[in-house]
Amino acid sequence: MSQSEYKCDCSTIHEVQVNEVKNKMFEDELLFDLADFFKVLGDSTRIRIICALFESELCVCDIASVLNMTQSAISHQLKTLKQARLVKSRRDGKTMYYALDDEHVQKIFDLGIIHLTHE
Amino acid sequence: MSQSEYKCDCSTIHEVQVNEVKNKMFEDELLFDLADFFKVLGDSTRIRIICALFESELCVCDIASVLNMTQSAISHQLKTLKQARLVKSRRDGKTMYYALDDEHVQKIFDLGIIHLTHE
DNA sequence: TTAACGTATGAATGAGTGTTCATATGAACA
DNA sequence: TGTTCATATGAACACTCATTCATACGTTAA
Repeated sequence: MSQSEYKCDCSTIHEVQVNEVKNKMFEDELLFDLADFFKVLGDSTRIRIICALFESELCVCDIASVLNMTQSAISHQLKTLKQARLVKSRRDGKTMYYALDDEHVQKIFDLGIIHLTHE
Repeated sequence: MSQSEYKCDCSTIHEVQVNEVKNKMFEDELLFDLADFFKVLGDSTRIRIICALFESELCVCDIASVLNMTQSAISHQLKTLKQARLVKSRRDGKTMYYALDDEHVQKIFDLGIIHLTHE
């Protein structure tokens, strides 16, 4: 496959801008990671878990009760959230307590709300 | 289905917190919309389009050239981005120019980067 | 050690979605 | 009007992923 295989067949009108953008673009790897990060936030169950944890730390059963979902489903999503470093956990006997692990999460959350409610 | 069908079978240890969280939770509809919004950001093609548009407005073929993808794929994703009010478009003859439509996008983008590069 | 409890996990399934391909639309020019 | 160019769109396919179900793990108490 040549580098230009997908190049648009139209006469590229703005070669200057295109080259400038290409040079100033972030590294692909970073952008893929960024997409993966937003992908974690792009699920209503995980968003609701994050929202629930704004109030206080909760155990798995608490979260399941708040969201009216099974313990297993919550546990799976908590694993995803933890891998993205969005939540942290601590054990107390048989119980695992989950809490938010990042001060930026609330900011991102708020900016999302602002975008949605703006206009 | 009863309201408590999915209620965890464990003795809900923290009923006080659970009830408080339930009361203070955002509306489900808002949280679903928020998840949908982040879902739009949770794709590497769309993230790269947004990143490309940080520099300047671009036509569809320009973006396809920058990302080395087909015009059709880009056009589909631009539609998604437009529906989420993340980009806007203007027509000039046969050419459609796309640009960012929200000052918050860059902030959200930056917060995501901060989260990724933090530690 | 055994039983009970809270949680984690692997496999399977069904729903959602990004890209491709073919084609349609809309504007400019001969 | 007919052609060309830039873009949009619908259907289909492949792939990802959230939930479910069954079961395993880790801790506590008897």
